[in-house]
Amino acid sequence: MTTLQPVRGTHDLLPPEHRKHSYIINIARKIAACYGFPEMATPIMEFKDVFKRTLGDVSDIVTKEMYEIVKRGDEEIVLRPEGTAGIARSVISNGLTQSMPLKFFYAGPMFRYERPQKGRLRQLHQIGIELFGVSDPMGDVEVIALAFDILKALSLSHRGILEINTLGDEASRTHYRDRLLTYLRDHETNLSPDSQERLERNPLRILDTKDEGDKKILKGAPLLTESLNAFSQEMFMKIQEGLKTLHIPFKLNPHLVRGLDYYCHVAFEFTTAELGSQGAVLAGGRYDGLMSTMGGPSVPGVGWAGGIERMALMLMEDTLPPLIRPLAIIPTDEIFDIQGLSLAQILREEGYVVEMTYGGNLGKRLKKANKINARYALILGETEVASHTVTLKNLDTGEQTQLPQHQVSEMLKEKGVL
RNA sequence: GCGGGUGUAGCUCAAUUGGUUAGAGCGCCAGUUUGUGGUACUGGAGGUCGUGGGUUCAAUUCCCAUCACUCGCCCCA
Repeated sequence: MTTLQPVRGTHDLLPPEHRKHSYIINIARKIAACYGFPEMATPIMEFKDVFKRTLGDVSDIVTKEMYEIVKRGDEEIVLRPEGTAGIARSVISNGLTQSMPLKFFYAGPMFRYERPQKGRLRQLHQIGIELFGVSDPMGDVEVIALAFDILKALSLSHRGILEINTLGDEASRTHYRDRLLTYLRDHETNLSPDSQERLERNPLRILDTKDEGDKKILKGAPLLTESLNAFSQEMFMKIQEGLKTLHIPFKLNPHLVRGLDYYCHVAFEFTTAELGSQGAVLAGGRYDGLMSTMGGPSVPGVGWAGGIERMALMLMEDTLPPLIRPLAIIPTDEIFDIQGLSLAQILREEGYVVEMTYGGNLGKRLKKANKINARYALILGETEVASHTVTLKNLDTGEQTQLPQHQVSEMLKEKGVL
């Protein structure tokens, strides 16, 4: 059945919205470049295995949210639900692990079959960065600093809070998982149904439950920090010290857990209260086990992804660069349209934003010029064309002067238009 | 996937216990103004009342289904 609606959970990016998306991406790209993270892009389609083996067999993303593309032979191809696994795959495919470290910035669409809400779409757009080959905690600090710089540049950093936690290395996490499980099993019947299910699938997830009853039970639960071995603890301490030195405000949240399986050590999340239940704007962590899980060499990694739609929802209009007010070319009659286009061509070559007006008399066209918020109108009528002049009208003040066409650019420069 | 709310013009919203031609503001188009826009005044266009079915003499209104959006949960950026 055909319908004129867009597919559920997808959105048209009309110019006003697209402008926000581009702005966010451009700012992020620029700041990433300052940190030495060049942009790359991987295909939107990947083999299902790329995500299945890395994200964890129990995560919702893998078990029920992937868009599978019609099978061709034995190939199982999916629309990517996130960016990191594809980039890790690319690093291995291209043999890039020869020279470390590797740094990447990316931006693009991701696809998840979720129930749509504001700030939660089936086609969502993310920016992200990945750093491979640095196990030093200063790598984590730099990656977080990069994220914070972007949020700051978008005037968002004070509108939420950066929370961090550590999951520890694998030994620490396994140890903690067992202790937590033992504790929670004693309280199993009092847990919420959701959490009872998580007990089997992903017990650590119970830590950031929203259920009040669960929260009470968790007050008596063992803390992850107590299970950390010395190495994991030291790593986390260094990250905190690094963030303090760089004046990046953060809050420790021992209940912060990442959903995807490949994370270890530091986990961080920038959350806001402004977006309702979709509060996570940017999140990431360290994923030292990812590359080897995929069958590549054992290479440590750390990175994050940020939701462009969520940032766009928070973005204030006045942080966007102002729209450039165009010059409007106004022939007083259609017979002078071609002269108008010639003048437009010359001015555009010099970098002016010039819009041609079509149809109607002078009054009509001025009205149109007004509607596109033109700053100046360049009027070309019989007298102007005959004398190779143009009437330059300031649409804010109404002032106008007639001058030779070859002097227009100079005059506009004097007035600070370019 | 679970539970709630909403759907009327391009946008924001009205419409009495179910009743005859579904309204307003903004926006859009045109005119007052055939070489001067913004303001003002006047006029005009624009609606399968989300969609499909049911009840009824009669449905935008009541019932069911469905789609979309939305809030919370789940999940996650």
